[in-house]
Amino acid sequence: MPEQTPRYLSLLFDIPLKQSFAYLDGKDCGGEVGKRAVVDFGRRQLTGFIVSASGEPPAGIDAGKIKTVRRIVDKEPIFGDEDIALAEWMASYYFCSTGEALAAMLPSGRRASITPSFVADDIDAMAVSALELSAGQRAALDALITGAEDGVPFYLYGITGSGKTEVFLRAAEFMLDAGKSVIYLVPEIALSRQTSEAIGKRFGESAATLHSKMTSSQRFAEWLRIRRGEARIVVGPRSAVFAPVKRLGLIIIDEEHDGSYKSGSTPRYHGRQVAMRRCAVSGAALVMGSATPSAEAWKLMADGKIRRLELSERLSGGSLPEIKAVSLAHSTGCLSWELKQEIRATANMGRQTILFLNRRGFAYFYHCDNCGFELTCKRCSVSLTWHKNKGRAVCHYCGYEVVPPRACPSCGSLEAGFTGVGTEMIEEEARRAFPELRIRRVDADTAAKKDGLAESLALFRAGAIDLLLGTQMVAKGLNFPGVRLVGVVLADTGLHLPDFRAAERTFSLLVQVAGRAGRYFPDGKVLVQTLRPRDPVIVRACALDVEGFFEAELAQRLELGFPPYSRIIRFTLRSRDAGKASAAAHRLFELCSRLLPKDAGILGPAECPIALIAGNYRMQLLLRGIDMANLHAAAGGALNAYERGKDSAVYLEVDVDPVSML
DNA sequence: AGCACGCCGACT
DNA sequence: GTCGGCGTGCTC
Repeated sequence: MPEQTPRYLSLLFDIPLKQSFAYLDGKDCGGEVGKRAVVDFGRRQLTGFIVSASGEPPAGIDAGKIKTVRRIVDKEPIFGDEDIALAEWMASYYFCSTGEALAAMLPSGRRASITPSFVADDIDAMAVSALELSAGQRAALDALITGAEDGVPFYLYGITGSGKTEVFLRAAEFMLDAGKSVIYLVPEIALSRQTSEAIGKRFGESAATLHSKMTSSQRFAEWLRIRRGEARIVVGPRSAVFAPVKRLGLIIIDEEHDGSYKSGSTPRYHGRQVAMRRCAVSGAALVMGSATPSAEAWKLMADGKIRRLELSERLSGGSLPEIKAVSLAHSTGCLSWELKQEIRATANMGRQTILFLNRRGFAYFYHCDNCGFELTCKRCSVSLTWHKNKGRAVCHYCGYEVVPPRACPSCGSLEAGFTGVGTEMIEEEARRAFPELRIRRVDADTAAKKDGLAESLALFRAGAIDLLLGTQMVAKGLNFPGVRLVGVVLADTGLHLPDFRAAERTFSLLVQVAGRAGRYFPDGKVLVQTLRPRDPVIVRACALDVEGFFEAELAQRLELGFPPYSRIIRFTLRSRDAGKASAAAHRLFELCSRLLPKDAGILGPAECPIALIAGNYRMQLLLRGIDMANLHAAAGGALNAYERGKDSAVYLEVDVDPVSML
């Protein structure tokens, strides 16, 4: 096939520019669609993605302006037409450039996320042994296999310990045996060396892991194995949804409700959405699973758009632990009398306790009892957190630190200081109450130290620690046999965040904790401390009443017109200058209101719940409508019009289907 | 997104 | 008098 060598290459870059740029292929460079090229771009050098090639020079550009490629990076193309098509779909859906989308899809991709390394893991969930399936598991697997081809996604809904993982793995095996490939998505936090090792043991050489903590060359090596077809089952977080597998047969989304499937930076894609798209395009099956589905998934199941497969029995047959809400309303400290009693009783049995604190929210802040003054960050409007070992109050958003004033800066009262609940404070209180117990605290600070978390968990597993204290990351300790008691220190910290998903998240967290606790120590106890023991969300969480929760929650969402009964596109405008941010938001509002369809409306413009982050004032505008296609078109039109009269010093960010609204 | 050019404030 | 702020324009 003597094909004429194309001369002109069309490149896309990982910058927020929608247009492509033309370059001449160098002599013997071998520029080809799907390869990367290093080129001079303005005064800098960039790596671009070659998305088309032609013998003809592109129209409308001075031929003299066209520069020549410096070098071609790849020997073989690293993406194909279907990858470009997916990137284009992402670009149009998420309002990013195609180049940004491509960059997000590739292994060395964009800057790796800054997550602390998680080491310990739910190993036995990935058990190597092929156990006999229960009747429920068998039925679910059969349904999955028989319905795999008909394009309707599945949802494996069942409490922790009901054996979802084994069903996923069997479905994966089935696909591999049929010569297809499988992508297995897990939440960021669940990913670890142990997970990959367990998968590796089960699937051998055909397994690949794309770990966010791997070096980019390691990741690239795994990625190449996948692209060459050597690895046919891929385990990884959100970005693994782009794994370049051949003959995709199945995508599994474990813990579907998890927020880490939604990207927090451009392109702000949702792994579940991309998975649906990929499956639809390639005819692959999609199966998700969780004990606490997202409200979106719950409604899709209710509407029959997703097939629900329920695993109702616990495999081990163990009964659930007692889950009890304990009022903190009139306790002096942050550990109630009842919780202390149970900690003591547990220790007397020679067993272990885990205390959970979801530190999100405003649980811990400088407060004046006299005038109500609160100490907040000067640059961000959030409360500062007291760090005892530093002797300073720290802003969790921008890192600002200050020595907190002895007296209230506003009224001079001495009745001012830090109140609320923080891990350090609980540690101190626990040490005071139980000087004889071996207590260990784990949080982002201690886990940041190399292997800090791993070491703590190893000690805990070995029984060298009686009480483990920390945020969600100590959930990994729940599968240790010595644990009897789990205490949630303050369940409702997340409940009052200005976010319509606050209840859903709180509920989900509590049920996950309780469910996992019950799985591993059915004789155990879960105590949930709360300021509002009668709150329906808390009550239903303690009763593990998922149906009841969603019945109430969905009714409320319907009434308020929030997802899943509507779709949202969020515009965030930020500027050093509050007036400019506000003016821009109002201008965008006008543009939107002109273009919006009948079934849609605008919330705002309003300050973001966190109005100030690192010196930037933030305004938001929420477009809300029933039909995403119409809403999307209106948003696109408004964006185009907005860009034409661009405001200086105002940055606009678009989030389609936002998950976090802070 | 960067990076440079370009025109207005407090400082070696 | 300069260093340096960031507004704006451009990138084949």
